[in-house]
Amino acid sequence: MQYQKEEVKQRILDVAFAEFEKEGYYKANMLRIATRAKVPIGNLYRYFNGKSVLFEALVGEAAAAIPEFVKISYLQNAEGIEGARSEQLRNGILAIFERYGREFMLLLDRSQGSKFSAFGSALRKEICDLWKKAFSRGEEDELMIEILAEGFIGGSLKIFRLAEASEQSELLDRLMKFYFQNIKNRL
Amino acid sequence: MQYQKEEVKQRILDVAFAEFEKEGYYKANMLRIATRAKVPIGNLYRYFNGKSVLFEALVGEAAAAIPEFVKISYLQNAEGIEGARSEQLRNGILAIFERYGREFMLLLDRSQGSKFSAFGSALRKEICDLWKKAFSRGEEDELMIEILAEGFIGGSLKIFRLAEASEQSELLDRLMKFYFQNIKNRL
Amino acid sequence: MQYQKEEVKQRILDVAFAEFEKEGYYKANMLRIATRAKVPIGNLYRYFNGKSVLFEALVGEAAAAIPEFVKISYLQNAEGIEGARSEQLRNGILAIFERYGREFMLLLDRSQGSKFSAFGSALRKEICDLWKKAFSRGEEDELMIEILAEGFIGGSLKIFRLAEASEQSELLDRLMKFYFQNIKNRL
Amino acid sequence: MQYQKEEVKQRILDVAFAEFEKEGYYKANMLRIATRAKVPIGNLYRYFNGKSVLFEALVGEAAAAIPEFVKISYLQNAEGIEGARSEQLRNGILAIFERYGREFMLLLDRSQGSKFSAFGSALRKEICDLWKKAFSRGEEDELMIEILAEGFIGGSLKIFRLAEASEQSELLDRLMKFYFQNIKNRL
DNA sequence: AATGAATGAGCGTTCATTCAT
DNA sequence: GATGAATGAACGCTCATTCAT
Repeated sequence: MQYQKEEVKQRILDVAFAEFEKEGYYKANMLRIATRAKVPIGNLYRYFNGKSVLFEALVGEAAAAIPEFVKISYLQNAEGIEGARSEQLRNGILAIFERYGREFMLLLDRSQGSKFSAFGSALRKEICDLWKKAFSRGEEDELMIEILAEGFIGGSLKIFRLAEASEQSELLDRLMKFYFQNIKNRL
Repeated sequence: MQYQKEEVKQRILDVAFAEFEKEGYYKANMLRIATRAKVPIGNLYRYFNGKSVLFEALVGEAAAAIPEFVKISYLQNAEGIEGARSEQLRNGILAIFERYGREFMLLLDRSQGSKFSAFGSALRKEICDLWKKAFSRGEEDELMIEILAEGFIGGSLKIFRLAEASEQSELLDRLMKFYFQNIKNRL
Repeated sequence: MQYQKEEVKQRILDVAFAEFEKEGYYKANMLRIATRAKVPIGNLYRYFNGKSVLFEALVGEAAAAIPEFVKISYLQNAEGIEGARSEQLRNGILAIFERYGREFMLLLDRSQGSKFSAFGSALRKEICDLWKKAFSRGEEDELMIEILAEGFIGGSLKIFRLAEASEQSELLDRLMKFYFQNIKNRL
Repeated sequence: MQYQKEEVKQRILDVAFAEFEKEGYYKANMLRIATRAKVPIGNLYRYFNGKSVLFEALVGEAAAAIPEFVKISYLQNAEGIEGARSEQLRNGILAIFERYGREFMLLLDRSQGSKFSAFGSALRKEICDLWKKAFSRGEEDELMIEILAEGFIGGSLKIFRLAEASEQSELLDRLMKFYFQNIKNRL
């Protein structure tokens, strides 16, 4: 039946999410996922064609969307992240958390061994480049910018991990203020 | 016998280090380590009683020492990280990088599946607590402090990953200045 | 009901034929057959109780009939295949090709793993025995007869595989002439 | 120990040969081979890296050598297979049987599903072409030549399957005489 | 009767660890 | 003690067949 199919699929996805979160891609075990989802192993493979497919089903959309969000959030701020425009960045980050928060964590921390294993470093690099465009006054700044960008990224993620959705907006504002206020003179 | 034994042991450790760095704990392969170290696999097990033991031999000391370093570096700065005392923190961090840099990276990035997989989060938590002691004026600050601590940690690690040993000291100073200068008012 | 059932059954048989021809018995896939025949897999099993049953439905009649054809074609030629009677053999072979050509190929080349896997060797043996009855002048001839019979069989099948239906008759005549003309003196 | 290694390897090869002969490539079962060779499955894989590798170990040399033998055996007979030169062909065929007889059968009859599955048809085609070069007087002959070549190949193989090594030479001579004597007029 | 989701035995393969020599 | 062959549990995955709806 159709309704049952959807129910089973969702059960698999839920269980798989937990399994990947707990074990990481490599150690995640298809038979364990199947058992916990109360699905025979063969049936699991009817829903998702393999371990990598299952992981991609959980994470693929986020992996495609997040870099887009990032680009957009920064793009219109090239002139300057300080001031009113910075709320665009904040909203971009919030949107990512809201829509893809859990998937984001999977991509960053649990994707070793999957085809998404480079997602984190690629994203960090991209964000770094955007920071450089916005703040760098010359090569001697670049190292420091990379370092601070890393810190900003880490801080943002921590906000997601730590704070209630209702607090995230304010905390992000404070984080941005902390990093961006008069940043050029504080490099 | 003793001489050669030490030489062999060292060869195993070197090769194992490279293997764990490249593949991570889970994917690292004992037979490959033995082969590359030119040690029969049976012999490898006489030197190190298993995969986890071998990993611990590489990383155990660092895992015990690093939190100590951290504690000491911060402890005497409880009164205030700003000013002259901050060099104690900088030197502590530098000492960790110098002595345990590679092992630190193994612990943070490649320990998934080993019993050290929680090392990173535990350390972060500890550092957080130290920051709180140093900077918190009340519960309403604590969240923000955790977030900034995370950023500071990320930035520090980036310095180790990115910069030459000769530049690390200066970059750490700049990083600390960036984070600590007037921090209480910037939370 | 009866009408549609027959139509469905035929669709299954057609698709299965192609599948077995392409993949061989062992690799043939029941779900693929069902899908291509636009029949739910459960329904496929109501028409044919299993893979072996489906294969038998395609091939069983041919497997029973072909040895009969062979026996009859040769029987009345026991006195001598040369001369006018040989056309009986030719017509027998042609009749097999016409009625069971495709099934014959399935039985000979694609039946590995099925209960018909020995069909080819059994048929060869049978034909051999008929040749012996027809041509053997003593035990010293028998080996050579078996060998030539094998060649004749291979040639006949090649004719079916290679030539248009319209050419088969003439080619078979030439083949028979090649093998049978003065055969006893040429052994 | 070294001697034991060779012994085990040979045991595996022997058992595997029998398994592939009995079941064909697809149905052959690695665990069954291991069990019958009294080798744990993991150890079997230390000797042969996979099913295809095991099959290739049995059959690879033959697959490379046989086409060479065939080419050489026919090459110097291009002027005419009748007469004294035909012994070159006979000796070539005998050499294949002696050295690669069993492997040849595996390649022809049991290789479905392996990368050698096309060996038989490729070889047949090659032999056909050599026959055409030697005997064809025009396009109208070619079909018949293909058919007779098939018969000759089948007969040759039957000699290997049926006859003692000591008889093969004489039977091949008789076979060749049967096929080649005055062949052009008998097409 | 029709549907296709469910079932699970079985396959090829890997690898940490043990043990016979 | 040194060696590397032996061991077998476990994994990802397939597919003929059954069964609930």
